[in-house]
Amino acid sequence: MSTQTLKRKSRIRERNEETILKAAEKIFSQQGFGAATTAEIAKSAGIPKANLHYYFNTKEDLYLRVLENILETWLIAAEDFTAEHEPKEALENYIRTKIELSRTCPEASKIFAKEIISGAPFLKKHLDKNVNPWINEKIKIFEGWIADGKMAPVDVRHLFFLIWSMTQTYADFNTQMTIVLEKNKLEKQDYETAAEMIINMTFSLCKLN
Amino acid sequence: MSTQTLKRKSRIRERNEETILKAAEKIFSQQGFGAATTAEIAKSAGIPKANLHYYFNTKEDLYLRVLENILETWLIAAEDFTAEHEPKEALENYIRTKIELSRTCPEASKIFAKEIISGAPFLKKHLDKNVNPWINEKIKIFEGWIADGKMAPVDVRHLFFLIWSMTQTYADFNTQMTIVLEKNKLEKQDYETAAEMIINMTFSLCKLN
DNA sequence: GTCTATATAACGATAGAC
DNA sequence: GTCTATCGTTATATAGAC
Repeated sequence: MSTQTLKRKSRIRERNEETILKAAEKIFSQQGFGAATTAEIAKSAGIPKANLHYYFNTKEDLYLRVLENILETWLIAAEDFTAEHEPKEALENYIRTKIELSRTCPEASKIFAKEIISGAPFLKKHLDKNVNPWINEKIKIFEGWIADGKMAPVDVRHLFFLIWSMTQTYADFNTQMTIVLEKNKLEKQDYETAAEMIINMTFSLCKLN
Repeated sequence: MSTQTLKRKSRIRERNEETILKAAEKIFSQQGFGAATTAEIAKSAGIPKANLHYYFNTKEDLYLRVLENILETWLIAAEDFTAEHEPKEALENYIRTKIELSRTCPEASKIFAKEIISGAPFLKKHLDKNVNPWINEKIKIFEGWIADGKMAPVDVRHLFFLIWSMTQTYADFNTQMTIVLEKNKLEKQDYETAAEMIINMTFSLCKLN
């Protein structure tokens, strides 16, 4: 392998991998790992199936790359959750960011949801190694806020379970919502209403009003 | 067809169908419709694959029967949501019932979740015909309560989206929860904590305290 | 790097002996 | 009603010409 290939992929490879990953995200979000087919992903990407296997050896490799991209996006979104903030602005900011992700990248949330519902066969190790340390760090911040009398004592882990569910449901269950709301797709106002209600409920629970 | 077979299925058929449906619920909840295989369901039920196809002609037939059973269970659980109740007891009762369903029948919730996330290919018509009339009926009850000053004016559809998400997440995402809570499975206390927090948040939003 | 053709395995479903 | 053997199809993945 030349130093060139070690330094960076060719432009063609980079562009094609991007196209395939984009198509894979769409198909995996609709079908899940097991039901998705490489033929359908290739067709959606507009390339022959053999080319897909040229860029990603196996379907599993492709799926893992898609999962990596999702987790990277989510990690960036959750960064500014530090003790320097007040709980009110930190929670409001987090909820608005999560709702915005559900609005702009529902496919990512759906892939993650299907993976977890299936028992997290690919992500179990990642959750152990990354999500648990992350949430344990956040718990310390919340405990500081609670000790300072800045918010009511709540079960922080369950608080996160509920915030995750309320924000991500606007991605995962958007099909059901469009049916109930009798519209073709959710509008920006729907996400705004959701954010306001979730923030309201969270502030009340934490006595931040 | 004899009057006997019209009246009821044979005991053998009834027992075997039950065994297969139970196994199917488990496999479909883990794999979804597309990724589940009849071979795996048959193996889980402890019968040859050919027998499964003897009792259920196609995989789709089997899946539809499983979905029917789930919807029937959920319909029964949502019955006592009438204007005769006060909003406080009606909402608390509904939330506790939904959490209890997540605790006792997580597989049912998971199958439903995967079906909706996939775009509800099998349930779209059912949601149009059944869920929409149901929720429109509930909205009238809530509007009555709001007009009577019994609760704050809230967007009832979004309120249901949030209650559904918070209660069902304790079924759908129980894998993630056991990892974060570092225990083998959720305990009754976890569901109790969840119910209390959800009821607290809902009452606050609706100003029912 | 691209693409046709194909190898190998697994899938849903059925035939037919018992 | 049960079960082995197998059909036809489709899946993942690769070989090899270009």
